[in-house]
Amino acid sequence: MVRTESAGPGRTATLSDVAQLAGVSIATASKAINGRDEVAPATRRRVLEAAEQLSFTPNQLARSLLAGRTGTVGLLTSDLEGRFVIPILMGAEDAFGAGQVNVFLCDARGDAIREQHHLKALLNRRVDGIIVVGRQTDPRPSLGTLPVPVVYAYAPSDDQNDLSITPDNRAGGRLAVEHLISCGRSRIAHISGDPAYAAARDRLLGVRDGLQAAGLELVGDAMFSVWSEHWGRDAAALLLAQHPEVDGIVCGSDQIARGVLDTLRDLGRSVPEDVAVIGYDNWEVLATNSRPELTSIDANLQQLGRTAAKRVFTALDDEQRSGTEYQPVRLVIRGSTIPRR
Amino acid sequence: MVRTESAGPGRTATLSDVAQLAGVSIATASKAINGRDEVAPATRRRVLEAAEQLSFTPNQLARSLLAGRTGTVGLLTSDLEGRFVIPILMGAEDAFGAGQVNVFLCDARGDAIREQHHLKALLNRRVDGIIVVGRQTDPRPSLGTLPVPVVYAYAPSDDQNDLSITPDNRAGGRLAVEHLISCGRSRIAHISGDPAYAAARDRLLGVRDGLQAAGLELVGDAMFSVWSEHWGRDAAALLLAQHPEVDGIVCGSDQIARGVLDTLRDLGRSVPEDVAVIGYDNWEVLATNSRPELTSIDANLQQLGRTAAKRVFTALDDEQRSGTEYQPVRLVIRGSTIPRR
DNA sequence: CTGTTAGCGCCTTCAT
DNA sequence: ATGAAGGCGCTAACAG
Repeated sequence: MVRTESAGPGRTATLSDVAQLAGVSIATASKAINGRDEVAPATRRRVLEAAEQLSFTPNQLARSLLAGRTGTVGLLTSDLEGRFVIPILMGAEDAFGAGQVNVFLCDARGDAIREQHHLKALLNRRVDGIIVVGRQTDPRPSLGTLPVPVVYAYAPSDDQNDLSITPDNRAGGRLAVEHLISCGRSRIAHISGDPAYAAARDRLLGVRDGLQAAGLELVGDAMFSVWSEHWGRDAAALLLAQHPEVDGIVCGSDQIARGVLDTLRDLGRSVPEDVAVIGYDNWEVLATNSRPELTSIDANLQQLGRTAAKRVFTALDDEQRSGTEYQPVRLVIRGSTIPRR
Repeated sequence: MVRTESAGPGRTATLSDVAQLAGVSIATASKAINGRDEVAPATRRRVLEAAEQLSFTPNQLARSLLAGRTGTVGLLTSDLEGRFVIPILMGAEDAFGAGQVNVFLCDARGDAIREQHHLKALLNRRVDGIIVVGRQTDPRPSLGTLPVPVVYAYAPSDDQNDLSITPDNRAGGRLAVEHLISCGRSRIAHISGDPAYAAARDRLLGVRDGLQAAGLELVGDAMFSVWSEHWGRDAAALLLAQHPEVDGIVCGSDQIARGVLDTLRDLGRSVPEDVAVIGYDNWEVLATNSRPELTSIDANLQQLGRTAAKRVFTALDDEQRSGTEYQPVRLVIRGSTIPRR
């Protein structure tokens, strides 16, 4: 059986039940339970005992109705894999202390109509704010002006009047190349994914920044196609054929990097001794299982979630910010750039 | 700026505002908006126009308070990766038509205390039901008797009075081995993960079922260690050294299978011609990027989510079921068992 | 210190 | 066909 409370009065206890059992008025019971200090210690004890006995839990709906705030947030996403949204959810939960806030997670599956439905449902439920999570860093359509604060996470809004928080891909590209340089590499190539993605273009900009600062140039042209291991394998083969002197490769994603590692292995190049390789995203299941394990750039998604959540709740009192905020990224070093001892 | 409704009366419109603007009573406005038929057509039109003009949206909190049902469900998980919970969430959303139900997603991070906090919060918010999602198929502690229906998904409850829905791992193991046999293999080995997991043990049982039905025996002992590519690589090397005649390998996870593929490649065995390999979980990012692509067993998680959601809502009228329900799994054939043409 | 009163926004009898 | 009144469960004024 799907277990449901059987014992006791079918209905869940209300404050009125507690008050009656404790022999006080509803108002007094309320005060006792909420820790207000205008209650005699003895009375408070009686009320709390009664509440315990009836396993009373205050009805948040009623409280919210009265307070005008619900302590809920909507997370509107189209990230089918959950790769981005889960860390962001965790960050958001963190940001609101323990259990003060609950999150409605809605998956729009890339469908604008479904997104509108969900949006309407969230507003009807009077969420205190909304976080919109995209799966790419390309700007997405704004939801426009709503009666509650909205923050765009990962995918920024295309409207500069909105507040967006997105990882700093350009800084990430630069960080990657700087790391390779610090590992003594100077003949560095770049293999990335679909150039239609802002992520691909921004990371390349960062790579160029880093090279230029060191007085270096990219080996060959930046290589773009799709975000897959297959492409990583093919691209690496092509690269090695054309530029056998390459000693460092910045990859646009961990998937691509894994493909690159495979090809290097097939061609008998040792990593990191002959060629150092760095990925992007720090997707653990990929990065920690490759041979050797993959150095990568981590977008700090959980931190991003925390920031987004804070912005939602400080939206009103805060001086009203807007525009796109770039979140710092982080280098995670593993064996594909530094030899293991 | 975090955009908030600026124009109009700061407050969001209520039914009373609509009634006033339309020049009718609140009761009439309510009837008009909810499509009750005791309203004159002309009146209804006026009310709807007023509602539109004020962009009125009925406050679900108030409705829920009155109705005693909220149209919300809690999804309580400890699946940090989101690998299981996201498909289950999608299935649940599907099961409740468009936007009728919203889901609170709570991540307990494997911490019992945090789980209790979240549980309490969900009950305070008067969710209509709770789905508990685990990340392994081992039985987990029951939440006990609650005032709302609870369904355990993926990880079953350890209490047979609860209703649990979990994938049929034994059938999956059997399905895998039957597929290899149908591909003409007869010298089949099994490399799996941590034997402390019920998933590992159940899948092995299924493998033995399938072999026995065909009058075959496992090549060597079933090999257990951890759920990683590293182990898959090591185990395959060991297996091939001891039993070079092996022509089919059932792996306990896609990660292990990828490791196995790597080693087979290193040893010059071609897949699937010399050795056919099958994984488990159908984790797309792993299965579709390997060389060759990986045949795998899919647990139909989205379907599992749909079922769980239905059970939550049919819990009361339905004849009260209980116990563990095993959900069928599915074979996804790719190049690691059937040669590409 | 305790109880009474008045709502939060909505829906539902029940008169009119 | 319309409106007045009561109440869902709770909290925040006020009286007492």
